[in-house]
Amino acid sequence: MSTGLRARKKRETHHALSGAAMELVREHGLDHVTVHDIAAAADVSVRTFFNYFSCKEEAVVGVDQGVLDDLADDVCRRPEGERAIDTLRIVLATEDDSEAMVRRWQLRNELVRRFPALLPRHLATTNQVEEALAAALAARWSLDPAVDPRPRIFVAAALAALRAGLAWWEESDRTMPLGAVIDVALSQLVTDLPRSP
Amino acid sequence: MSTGLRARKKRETHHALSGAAMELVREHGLDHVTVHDIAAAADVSVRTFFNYFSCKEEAVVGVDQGVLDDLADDVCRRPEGERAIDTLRIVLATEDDSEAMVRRWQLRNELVRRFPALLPRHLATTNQVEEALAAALAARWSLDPAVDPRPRIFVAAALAALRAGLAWWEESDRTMPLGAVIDVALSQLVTDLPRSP
DNA sequence: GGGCGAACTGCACTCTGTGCAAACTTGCAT
DNA sequence: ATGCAAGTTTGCACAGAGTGCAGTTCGCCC
Repeated sequence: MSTGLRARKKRETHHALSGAAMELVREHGLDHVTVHDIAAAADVSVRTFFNYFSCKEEAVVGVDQGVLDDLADDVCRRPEGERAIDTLRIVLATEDDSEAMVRRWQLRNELVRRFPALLPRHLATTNQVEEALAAALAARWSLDPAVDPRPRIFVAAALAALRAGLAWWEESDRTMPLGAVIDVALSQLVTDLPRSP
Repeated sequence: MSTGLRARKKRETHHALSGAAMELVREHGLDHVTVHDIAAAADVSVRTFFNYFSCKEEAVVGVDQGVLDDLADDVCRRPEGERAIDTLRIVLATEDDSEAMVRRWQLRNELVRRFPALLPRHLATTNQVEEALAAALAARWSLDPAVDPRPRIFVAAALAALRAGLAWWEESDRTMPLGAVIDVALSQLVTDLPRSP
């Protein structure tokens, strides 16, 4: 995994570009920031920007393939016999533990709320995460994802619960630890709604 | 709802534009079709195209607000005490019953598979449908969607199951009736995966 | 039939996104 | 060290995307 100078520089440029994109959009608004601005802030040419991202939105809300690979590795390293829901809970909770990660994640959510034009690309990112997790779970549980739809369904439901729980947390006083929020959200997975009163 | 000539023409133009977009993209590929081509095929100016859609992709995989309203109305008209999963099953199965609708839906799926650049906008459409259904279910069940995450989770899980089931059906010999596929997919909603063997 | 508001259109302009070829940097073997 | 191969950056040219504006057309309603 990249002890070379070349790979390190590439990661740095990627990080600088997405960081500059998020910061500039936060400060000036999505359509008052051009690709030219972002490239200038990261000190590369516009052409180089498009070597890393296919558009402005992807620089703001995209996800690096390396993160997806890490998630999949974490899932595959969980012990035999663990319940899938516990695997997800632990993997997702430990992924977002660093202070910088949490702040970056919060900023991204704020930007998606403020600028709905980011939503399509943001959902594509979410979808990539779901696919990666579903594939890893299927492999860990020795299921064929081409035939058995349950990993896909399970991950979609779990991440939907997670999204709902985290959205609630953002609007609350934010005193509850994030790990607890994840626990509560995943424990509320239901197969049906209660009858009307 | 719009017996007037003005409203009818608007719907016709919308339909002509999205139809032309789908057909042209199917035939020539996503990036060999320009907005100019689509507008010409629907016999309007390019400027008018952008009065209806914000970009090429939205013309291909977008959803009209009227369809979302119809879905919500259908949900609200279901009888008291029906299980939410049955409500979804019936509403979704009857929505797609017409021959033209099924073909349009299949063509859209084929295009998303062939042209991944359509995926972000397609997921945004799916998300709109989920939001509409979740809001309608919450209203029908007298739940507050701002507080109670269950409708959102339930709909997300159900539509994920549905997507998985329909993807399987598309790759099968397509002899099973679509209604049955929907039944099977929704009945496979699970709260966890089986332990590994 | 006449006015009002909504929709359509052309035009000008900026920004997006890509192909290409030349320059430059890194990795590696000699 | 040196030189070659592979990967990366950059400028340039160009087609297409998307928007604001002003003028025109057309359905709607009195």
